[in-house]
Amino acid sequence: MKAFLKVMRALSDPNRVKIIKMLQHKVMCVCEMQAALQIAQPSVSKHLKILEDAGLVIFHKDGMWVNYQLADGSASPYAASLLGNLRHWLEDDSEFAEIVEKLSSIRREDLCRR
Amino acid sequence: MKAFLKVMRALSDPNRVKIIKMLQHKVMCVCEMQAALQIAQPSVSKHLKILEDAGLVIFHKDGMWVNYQLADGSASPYAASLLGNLRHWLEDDSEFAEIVEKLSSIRREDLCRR
DNA sequence: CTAATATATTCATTTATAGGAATATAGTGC
DNA sequence: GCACTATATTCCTATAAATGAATATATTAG
Repeated sequence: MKAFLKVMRALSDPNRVKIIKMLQHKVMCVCEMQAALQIAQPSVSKHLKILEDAGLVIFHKDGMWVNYQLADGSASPYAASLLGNLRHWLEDDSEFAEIVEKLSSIRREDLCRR
Repeated sequence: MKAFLKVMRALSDPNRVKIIKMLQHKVMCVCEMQAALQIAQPSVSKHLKILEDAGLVIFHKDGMWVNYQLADGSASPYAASLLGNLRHWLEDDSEFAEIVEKLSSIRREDLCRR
């Protein structure tokens, strides 16, 4: 029950759904998502933690960067099912189309200077 | 997007998920659900409204009674999918097993005297 | 019409959630 | 070690959601 509710709650926020839809297109670091969503960095981190706790995303550290990607669903059957559905759900939604458009122009080399 | 979020939010509350699981077993009126969930009647009505708004349940008035049942999913593809999954999901959850046990002993003839 | 019953709505209060600002942590390069 | 950068955590505030009490609506019985 708790695992199911976690997935439902995780997907009850528009910014978190946007994160899922973005990750369907590419692996992203926090600052890239921040640029796409136009919200503060700590907010992005908090959303990602909720998504991770629900078994919807995983991350791999790469030096200073933390790369997030969609989970394979092995952590939660509910997450697995919803992630599958979200591959085709909301595809024609204008809110997402806009953000996905932006994605190609959001490159971490431009955002994170080293 | 809004329709999807409505379904996710509707299924983010344990009492509402319990209502869905109960309705898998039989059509119920408000006072029967109130007895099963042991919460106040206005709370049940409010939960039902949220579920109905999400396209998860429908109701038919029968005199003084309002009979609620699961929706067929035609109002929302998201609701349709989740209702399908919830037929087998959470079946072995002890919280639900308990309530479903109670169901056979909850009869509106005993609850609503006329 | 009035009385009684099942359900819905409103209101006030509490509790949870999202957001930003400031701060902390961790990794890199010197 | 220090400075710098990417991310995480804490704290505070504002907004949303859940709950119970009281009230309103609708239907039936008389």
